[in-house]
Amino acid sequence: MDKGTATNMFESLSSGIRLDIVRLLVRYGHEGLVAGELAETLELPRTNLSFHLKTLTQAGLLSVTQEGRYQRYRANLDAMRDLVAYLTENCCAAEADGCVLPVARNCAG
Amino acid sequence: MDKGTATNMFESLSSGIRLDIVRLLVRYGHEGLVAGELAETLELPRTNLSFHLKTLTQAGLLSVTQEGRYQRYRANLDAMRDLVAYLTENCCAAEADGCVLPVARNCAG
DNA sequence: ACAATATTTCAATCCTAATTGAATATTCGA
DNA sequence: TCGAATATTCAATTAGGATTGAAATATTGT
Repeated sequence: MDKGTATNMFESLSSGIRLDIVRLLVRYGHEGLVAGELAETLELPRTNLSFHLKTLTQAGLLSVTQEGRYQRYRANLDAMRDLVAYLTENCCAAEADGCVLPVARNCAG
Repeated sequence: MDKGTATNMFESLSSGIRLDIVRLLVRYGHEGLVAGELAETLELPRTNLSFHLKTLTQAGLLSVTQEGRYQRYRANLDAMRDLVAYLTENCCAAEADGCVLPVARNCAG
């Protein structure tokens, strides 16, 4: 992952609303949610939600597919993993210094 | 880690300059660097650097100690690990869905 | 074609971040 | 104490993100 991609993703995750969107979509996995469901769940005006969804999608953190007149959004788990890897590699590469990261578990919850 | 802390950290890492600062300081480990060394290495005006250092320190990603008239900055590796853990837990908790995160290595590399 | 639904784009406003030079502490060495 | 060095704070400007309602786009069902 290049630096620009990483900073775009970090910027996307720097908004509480967008972090909520991502966490919600991650919980829904491959099923995802359509825009209207997201707006209802998060109690956001549609235009505002649309703005944040666009930001997240452009950053690569979400994917979107059209289903008739609905837009279904899904979290991009590959991107998440890449971002975690980037953070691990670039921000924890010092001389041993007690730098032991937590081992990732499987995601059964 | 609470959501506000996480979003503050993500916002800090959303600037290319600040990401450079963090990566540089991580490489210097416990030794860290004083502000002047950072400014020279990154070729930044002192006031601008000071601004970004303050942002990073307030977000908890850096620590700073005074050494005479110098200010020595160090990356806060604990905070980095916490942020990676937050991202792993909150953004990779779906139903199995191929959600296998890379296992964190030791940081000798 | 028409009306209804779902979502985005547009335009305007507000708020906050980024950048810079000048001024202000604070510390060190002579 | 005085001058030099280090770094931050302040004030001003510029740029970009956040939010909202109205308008536009696209799809469905009749």
